[in-house]
Amino acid sequence: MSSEPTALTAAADDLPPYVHDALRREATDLLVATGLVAAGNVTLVTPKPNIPADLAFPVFPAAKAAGVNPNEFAQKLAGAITPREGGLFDTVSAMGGFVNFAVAPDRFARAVVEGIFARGDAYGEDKSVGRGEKTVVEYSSPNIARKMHVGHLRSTVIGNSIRRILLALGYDVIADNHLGDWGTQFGTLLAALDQWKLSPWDDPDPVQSLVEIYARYNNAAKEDPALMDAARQWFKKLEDGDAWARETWQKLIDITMAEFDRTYQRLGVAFDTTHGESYYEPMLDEVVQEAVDKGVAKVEPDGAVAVDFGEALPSYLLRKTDGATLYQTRDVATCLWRWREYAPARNIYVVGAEQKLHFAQVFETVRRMGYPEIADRSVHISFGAVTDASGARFSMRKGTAIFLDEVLDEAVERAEATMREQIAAGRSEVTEAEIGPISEMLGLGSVFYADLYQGPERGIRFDWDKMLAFDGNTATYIQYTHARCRSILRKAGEDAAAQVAGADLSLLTEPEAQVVLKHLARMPQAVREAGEKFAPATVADWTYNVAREYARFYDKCPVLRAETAELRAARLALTAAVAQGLKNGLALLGIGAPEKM
RNA sequence: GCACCCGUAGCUCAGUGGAUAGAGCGUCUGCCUCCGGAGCAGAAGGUCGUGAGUUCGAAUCUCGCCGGGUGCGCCA
Repeated sequence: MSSEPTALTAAADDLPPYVHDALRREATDLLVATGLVAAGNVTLVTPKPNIPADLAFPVFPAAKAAGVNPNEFAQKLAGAITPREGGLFDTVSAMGGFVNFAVAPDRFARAVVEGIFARGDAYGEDKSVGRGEKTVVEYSSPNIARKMHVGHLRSTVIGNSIRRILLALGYDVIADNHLGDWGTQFGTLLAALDQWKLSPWDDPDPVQSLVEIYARYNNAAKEDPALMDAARQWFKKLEDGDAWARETWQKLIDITMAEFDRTYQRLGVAFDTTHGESYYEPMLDEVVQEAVDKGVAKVEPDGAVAVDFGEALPSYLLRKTDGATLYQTRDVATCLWRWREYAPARNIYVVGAEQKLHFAQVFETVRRMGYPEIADRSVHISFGAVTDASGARFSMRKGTAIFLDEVLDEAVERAEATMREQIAAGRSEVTEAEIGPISEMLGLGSVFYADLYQGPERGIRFDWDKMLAFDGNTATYIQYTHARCRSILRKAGEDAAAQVAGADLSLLTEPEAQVVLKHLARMPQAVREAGEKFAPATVADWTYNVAREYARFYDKCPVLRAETAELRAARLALTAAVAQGLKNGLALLGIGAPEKM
């Protein structure tokens, strides 16, 4: 089992195993002890909610191998098992080819809640999965001299969450922002600045000025093809090291990065390296030469250098006829550089689905160049495009793009408006001074969650009302549940922590409490699965489910007004465990958990 | 034309070999003298695009077909 604790972690923290893992081990041990089934043949499944059991063993394959009736085999197995004294399970039964294991509610409750308290903010983490293996995660990667828009949000938000999940799993993550800071687009800007003698540096919004200049030049070039030639020439000059070109290009980067850095700070998104495409520029000649020398690429009569994969994939260019390089060249260089620099266990690209072929070509190229290791370890996490209400893609040129700041500001405004309504209705504890920061947390949460709650492959049809909704499966609902938990704990009194610490957790046997506990116990599994599949949605789904089950419990079982002081303490402890779980789950998504809202 | 992705409730999506396919939104009906109603309970709503196949068992795996999207050499 991959989840086997290692000597390394055991020595590091000395914590009890996760309940989820303990249950599986206990069930497997009980089955194997019958002598009727081998450990290697035990595959356990989680029963559907309508089945009165917590873990199940489908006997069909084993029964078939033994040539016996599944139903009878299950009966025989269940009959041969006696639950361990003081173990997590207290009943084992057979039902239509399944051996069902049901937990002892009191012991289960204690194990789950104590496990959460023991780990605190680290609940859900499992450093033994990654064991410090280096993993490169490339995400966000906006273009210099452009504004970030809703399209960049997906890569940024998904990549940020993948980084956090991999860190929780003990990987040594290198988060890289692969800036678009090289290419013909800079030739275009240099040509425009040169031709029109512009100096946008001191404009009130210099990046906006650059976006406009770029559009203006491209429009003009449609009428006058000579302008396009000038743009290509300027890029060539930039590559060749022309002093003015280099100096101006650096200024473009500086003013754009000043703006991007503000945005990343607001989003709470971080990187370990910000190697733009230009970083690899000095390596390009060598990479192209190596590809040619190894017979992977061929120089064509017109001077262009192309890679031909035969039937496997469409061919593509590594060098243009004018000698300049392309995006593909730089990505091949990037992939090889990462291999030489880090030899990572994984090299992950969080980039839109429209670049699937591109990455397939890049990975296949490095494979054929003699680096199968990095090709095998590279993975493109692709996501569908964001489109407008009619299904059309947002276009910077047509002016239909929605900029990132617009989205964030609108989200925060809506959160604030709702909060003010709640305050006016006497349903919120938020004070005037707290409205600003909490609205920010809620607004950003909505925007993040809209990109994380579903699998990435599907496209997203942009819809303000849907993205910024705050009921049902939304970040707001989860944050709200967290705030309610914290509110209850505040109202429990000064000594709430002592009450929780002294609670008799075995009292949490009501069905509503048990359902909450079962969901809480699954967090480690959800995080591991999210890490394996690079799928933050798995964590989002877990977090939402915990919030929903707690809301049901909350409605049915009073905490502060529980029948007895003992029960009150136990329910307070469950509330504290839920608050901790929700906070940890949201943190993995890059979303904050407010104390009140 | 070829390749890849998607097709599950009116809408947006979970669910990748196990038991009666689940949520949210929307619609309809209930629940505030009681811990925060941004909430809770209930109802209606499904031939899992379609046709074969593999399997004790298929929304899930294989093949064909239909529909939608994306990509396929000098942009990134």
